[in-house]
Amino acid sequence: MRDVLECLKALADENRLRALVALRGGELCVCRLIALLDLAPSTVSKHLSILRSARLVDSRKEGRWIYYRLATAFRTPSMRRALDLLFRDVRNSSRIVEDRKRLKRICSEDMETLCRRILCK
Amino acid sequence: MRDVLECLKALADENRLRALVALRGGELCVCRLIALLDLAPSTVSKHLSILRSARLVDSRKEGRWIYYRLATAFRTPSMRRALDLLFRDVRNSSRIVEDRKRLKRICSEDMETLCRRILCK
DNA sequence: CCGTTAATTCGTTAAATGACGAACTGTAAC
DNA sequence: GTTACAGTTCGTCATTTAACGAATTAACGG
Repeated sequence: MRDVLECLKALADENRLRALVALRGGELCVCRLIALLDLAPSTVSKHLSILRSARLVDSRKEGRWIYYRLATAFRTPSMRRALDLLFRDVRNSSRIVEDRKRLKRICSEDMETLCRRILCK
Repeated sequence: MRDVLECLKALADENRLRALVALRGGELCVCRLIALLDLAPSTVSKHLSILRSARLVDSRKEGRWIYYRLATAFRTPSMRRALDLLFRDVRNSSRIVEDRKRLKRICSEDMETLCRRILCK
């Protein structure tokens, strides 16, 4: 119950849901997620920590960068499939379609340049 | 997206989740849900209205009583199956097992008596 | 019609949440 | 070492949320 509830609370926020959907396409550096969500770095970091507490994402460090990806092992047995179903329902929503386009652009950009741009804001 | 998010927000509350799980066993009168959740009538009513806005439950009126049940048609295609999966993950949690026992007792009680007892609180 | 009763709506309050900027941490590059 | 930089943590503020009791609505029973 507690685990499921923690996951549901983590999922029940538009920006976190957007981040999760983005991560379905593979791991992403925090800076790219910041660019995608267009929020303050501290805000995105907080969202990611909530997702990680719920064990919906894993993170790994590589030098100065930290990459997040969808969790490989979820906390409850049915969570992966439930998520897949939910993702199916949102994948064609305008917001997510828009995100997909934006993310493509963001990922084509060099990460150094991207980070600099985010910082300068 | 909006629909899924509204459902997720509706699900992301322990008492609403408990109510939904209880409704899996069949429709219930509001007074029984009040007894189960052990919250003020106005609070339970609010929870139910949130669930109904999200189209997770339907309600029907019968005289002075109002019965709620799980929605027959969910707002997004995958919602029913996603819910089934989530339910599977919570069904053995201590809280839900406890609820199941309590609900059995509550349902064996006459509804008039039950309502009077709730009111006297 | 009038009181009783089941449930909802409304107004209020306390707690949780999401956003931000400032300060901190740790890594790389000089 | 010092500087620069990616990300997190912390403190603050505005908004949302969950809870309650009081007032309201709608149905039944005398």
